[in-house]
Amino acid sequence: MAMVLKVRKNRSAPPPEPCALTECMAVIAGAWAPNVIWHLRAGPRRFSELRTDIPPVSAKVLSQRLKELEAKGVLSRTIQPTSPPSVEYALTPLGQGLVPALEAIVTVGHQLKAARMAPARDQSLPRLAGSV
Amino acid sequence: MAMVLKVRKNRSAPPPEPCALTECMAVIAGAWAPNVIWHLRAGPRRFSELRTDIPPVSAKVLSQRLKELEAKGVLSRTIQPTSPPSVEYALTPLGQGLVPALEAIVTVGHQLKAARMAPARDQSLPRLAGSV
DNA sequence: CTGTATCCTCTTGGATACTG
DNA sequence: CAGTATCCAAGAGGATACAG
Repeated sequence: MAMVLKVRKNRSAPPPEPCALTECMAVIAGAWAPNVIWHLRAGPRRFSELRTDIPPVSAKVLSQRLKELEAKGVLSRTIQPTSPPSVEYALTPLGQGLVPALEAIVTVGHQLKAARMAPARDQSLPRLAGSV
Repeated sequence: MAMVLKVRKNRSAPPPEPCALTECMAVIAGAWAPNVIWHLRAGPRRFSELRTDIPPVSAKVLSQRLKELEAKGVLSRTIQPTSPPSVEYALTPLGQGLVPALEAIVTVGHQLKAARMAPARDQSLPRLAGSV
């Protein structure tokens, strides 16, 4: 009688890289950090531009996020010596590495929206195993 | 010394899909939701298994997240009619769509870790535009 | 085993006013 | 324009005890 043990193929699923997951999630966590990175992906933006890009964000929070993202090495802050002083924020190479991940997230976002449009044919009662 | 003017090509950067971004971020936001999905990617897991997969999560929060993720259509909850009743959680097709995004995030996580190891050669003083 | 209930703390984020 | 300071509200999450 071989195979008694069952394979339970993935029952002991390996936690391959949950650490790296958390590492990145810490950067894109929160309501605004992902939006900031997203709006910087095409090129540098100024503080006030970001504010109009993402209207509902408050100045305080935007300032906080930008400071944190800079500290994490994701974006750079450059002071433009113009008459009314302006400041440009841009993704660093490290920050640009986040763009593909955000694009993947956006892709899933579309799937989620589509799924909400067609929530159809899906029993929503407690299911017993085996009931189809 | 050409290239003084630069094009400022993307000064009016388009906000293509910030909405989809937020849509997906709402699903993978928080400290535990991404980990739950990650540990389900290889196959169904039971409540207690997820607890040991992700030790620091409390029962209350794990329960809350599972309920929310189920409500969002990302995972399914199936009661196994075994002697000590057990419950299996599994990704729905919609939830499986999140896996590539999480993989992209994990990839960036590695880059971030590597970058922290070698934070070297990087001036950290306020920079004026033009100073290299 | 699979949760729920209560209580508590910390962080995120908004509103408003103010500074350089 | 580019923030900072202060105050406040809401939610996430932890600990513990308890329930089906």
